[in-house]
Amino acid sequence: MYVLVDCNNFFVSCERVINPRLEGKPVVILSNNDGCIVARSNEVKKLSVPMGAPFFKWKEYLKNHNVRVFSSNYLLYGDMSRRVMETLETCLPEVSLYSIDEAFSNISGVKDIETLARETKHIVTQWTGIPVSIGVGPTKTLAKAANELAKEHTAHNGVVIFETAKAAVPYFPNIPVQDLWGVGRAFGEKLPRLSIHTAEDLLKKDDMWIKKELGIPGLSLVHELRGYEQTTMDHHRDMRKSVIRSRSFGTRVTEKKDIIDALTYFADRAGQMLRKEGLRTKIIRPFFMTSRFAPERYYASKTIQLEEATNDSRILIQKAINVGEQLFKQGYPYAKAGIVCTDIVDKKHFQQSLFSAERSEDGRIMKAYDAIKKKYGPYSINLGRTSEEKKWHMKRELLSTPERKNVSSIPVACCK
DNA sequence: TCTGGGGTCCTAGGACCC
DNA sequence: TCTGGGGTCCTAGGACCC
Repeated sequence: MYVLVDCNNFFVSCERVINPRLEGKPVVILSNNDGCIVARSNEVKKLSVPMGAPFFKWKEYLKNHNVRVFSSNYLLYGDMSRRVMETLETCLPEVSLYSIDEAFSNISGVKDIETLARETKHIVTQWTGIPVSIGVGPTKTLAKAANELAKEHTAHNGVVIFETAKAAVPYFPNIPVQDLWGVGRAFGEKLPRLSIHTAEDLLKKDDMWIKKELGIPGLSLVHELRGYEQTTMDHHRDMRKSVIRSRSFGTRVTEKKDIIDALTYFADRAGQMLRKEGLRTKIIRPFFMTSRFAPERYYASKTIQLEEATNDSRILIQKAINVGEQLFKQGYPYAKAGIVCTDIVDKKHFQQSLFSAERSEDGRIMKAYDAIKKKYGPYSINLGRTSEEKKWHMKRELLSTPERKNVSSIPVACCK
């Protein structure tokens, strides 16, 4: 039996914890670069502003409806997330994080599920100020569906429990397929064309048909809704498989030196991340590209197999710069750059080759580099040529609080 | 003018081998 | 004249998630 605890309108709720005057007001939070709308308060959802909508298209509309707009502040959300997860661990057994605002718990064996769920909801809201919804079901997908219902219908007071898979069946005619976990935009558009509109319609189809139309992930989804647990839905991961560092630019970039500068920055960031987690990468793919909405698109990338696994920023930077030098073409307005590291190995499994080019002092240099950044700030020291003025730096014009503000010093307004 | 970032998994198609 | 077929590996792209 699984519990899924999901924070309601998480980013908006975080902003409300530090500014209670936003309570009851329409609020949206924007993605990096103030590009898309990634969180909406209930008041905004009622105005039919879609999730993921480009901000510039809705700016006027939001203004006319007095919607408060904020850039995302991940330092704040990360801190609030930690508080919520720590609280959950005091309420529930075997808590596993699923995302910044969701966690599963395995409650097999618990007798009084209803009381446990209601108490958890109450305690989290009281201790952290973040409202949550709770769904319970015999599989994760059913818990997720229960959670959706809990969120949508106020009559449930934020908690829906499916004791068995059978108990969920009466709800299926009223669940649109698009609301199911695993049905995204593409399948959400395709299924209605095949006369599948609700969860009930989908469950009437046989396995062969599902597999053909939705592939293996679709089959797992349907099995889980029928109450059969699928290991593929088990999202707890032993080790990450990739590291990506990339960003859209604040403005379009046309010059080679700026592309090289950005690639240098992201390669360094990826190296920092790998070192922080004690990992190394063996395959990297630096890339830079025009906007996907540009009339003439150019996507430049190259997969590079490294001679040996590394987390040395200097090596990653050198390779990334080479790609920039080789693939840069004059005349395109570039919108984004980054680096993807795959084939990740951890310290334990890393065997240095006998003919390794890595010298013993290399690790110490990187360690010192990380230590200086930690002590004196991320801009205190840099590798390679990084221009003073970063033209491509992202836009965040609507931050609620200065990002450096220490969040743990912010009192929680909702504790009574 | 302005359309996120960081992940995972699956699939289709090409290259290559026997 | 008359084009094999199956397995594997790799990569790019597409689907999904939050």
